[in-house]
Amino acid sequence: MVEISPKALHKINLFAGLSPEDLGKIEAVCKYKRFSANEQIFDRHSNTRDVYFVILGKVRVVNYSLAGREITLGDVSEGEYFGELAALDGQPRSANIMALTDCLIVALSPTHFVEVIERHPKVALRALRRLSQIVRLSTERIMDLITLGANNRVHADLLRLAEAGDKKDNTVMLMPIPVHGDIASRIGTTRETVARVLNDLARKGIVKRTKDALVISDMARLHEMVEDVRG
Amino acid sequence: MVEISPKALHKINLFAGLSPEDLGKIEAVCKYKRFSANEQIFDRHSNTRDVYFVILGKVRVVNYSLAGREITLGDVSEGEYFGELAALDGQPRSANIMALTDCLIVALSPTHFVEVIERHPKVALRALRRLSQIVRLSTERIMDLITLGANNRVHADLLRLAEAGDKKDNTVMLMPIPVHGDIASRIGTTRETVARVLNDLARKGIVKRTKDALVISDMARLHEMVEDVRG
DNA sequence: GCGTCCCTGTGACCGCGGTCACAGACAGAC
DNA sequence: GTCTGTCTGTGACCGCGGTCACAGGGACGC
Repeated sequence: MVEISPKALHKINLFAGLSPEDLGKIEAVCKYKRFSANEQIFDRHSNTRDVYFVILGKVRVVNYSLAGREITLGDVSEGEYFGELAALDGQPRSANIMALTDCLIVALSPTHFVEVIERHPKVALRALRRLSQIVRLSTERIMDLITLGANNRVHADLLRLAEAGDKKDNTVMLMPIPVHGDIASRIGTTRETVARVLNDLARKGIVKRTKDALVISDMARLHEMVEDVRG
Repeated sequence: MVEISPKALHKINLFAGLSPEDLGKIEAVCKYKRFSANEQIFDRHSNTRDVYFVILGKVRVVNYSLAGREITLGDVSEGEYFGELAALDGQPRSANIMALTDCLIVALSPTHFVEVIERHPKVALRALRRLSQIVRLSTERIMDLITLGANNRVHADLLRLAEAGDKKDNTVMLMPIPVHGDIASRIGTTRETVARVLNDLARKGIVKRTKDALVISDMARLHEMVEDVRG
């Protein structure tokens, strides 16, 4: 495991631009926590209100249906944070958080979090922009769920993954190969459907599976397949 | 139509607690607008960035699928506002807004909006809480879309409507009678399905349709029908 | 009255995709 | 090596619910 940096909050985007003194003041009231991969960080409906900043590692925001099906709402990477909703509105947690990797995390109490926001308008604005982004992504997901069939949602998810991948005009390499079950859990379908769709795309020459990467060799065509339906 | 109040912003919750002078300053840089029922206020993807405050009337946030299907994302009533996303992040509009009734609206430019937020931490916090609420509702919707069948989503929507209705222990009166097509547009199904489900509930004695109200006579039972599936 | 809308109700059809049940591939542990 | 666990591939089945088509039924105008 990594040593605790004395100024871990430097890495947090939300606080960019704060003076070292201000950062120090915040850090002084934070609690450090470690989690191992696959550990549950907190559960939906639980009554904690702290905001968590991810210093090292990566966590996943998930919810479960009664049937036990896991639905991925999003991932939170180094430098980002989660848990603001409960801190801001005092309601119970709206989702479960699980550590994807070993994690180093600092927790800030809701009162201190609100205090920071009140004192630093730029922080408030950054928080507002982040929530705006989440709202935009959520409504896009809602639209996709309502208007697209399962296979088109796989296409759409591939395009989103491609945004983060290694682009080269019309081809993108996704590395490591995305796990079918993960895709399924994001878009609300089954891993079987994802497998069928990917093989379909492979047969059409749009994607190719190599030893350690999924290569989308015809981004344009993939784009069309979604646009044709979604508008 | 109603006369323009010289202090229309009093009605806006976001600004509650601001001094009359502050309110006056904001009002001074606002533009008043009127819209008639069914008029389009702005469209998705358009490049305006103003925040709109609803002084009188009610508007609906909608998106359309290529097939022309209308999806209701939410309604905005008197005293609330919409259009913050674009104002905050500078992206194009994420949805269409249509006037449900004749409306009186005041528009505030993004720069002024941000200025108000920077100057008044309480306003910033209220805006953050509102976005938090939207995020919570959105993720609940996403969960429902993925884990519930169409008829269970109708049940869930009825329960939500009941929250706003005229409660009396185990029975709630919804007035006016919700239009099937509106329900369908919120939950992503068809009016036919909604009609079938409602008649099903009527046959089971859970709801009753009277001349001018939809009466849910067995809230408890309706609750169970959703909980049994959703957890 | 009658005509025009908009809303509701219901039957028939059928295709998408979830479910189940395997089989195989690959990696890591030991 | 074997054993175990996780991921992938694919066929068969079948039910939910979207689509289409049509028949009322109010409400409102004139």
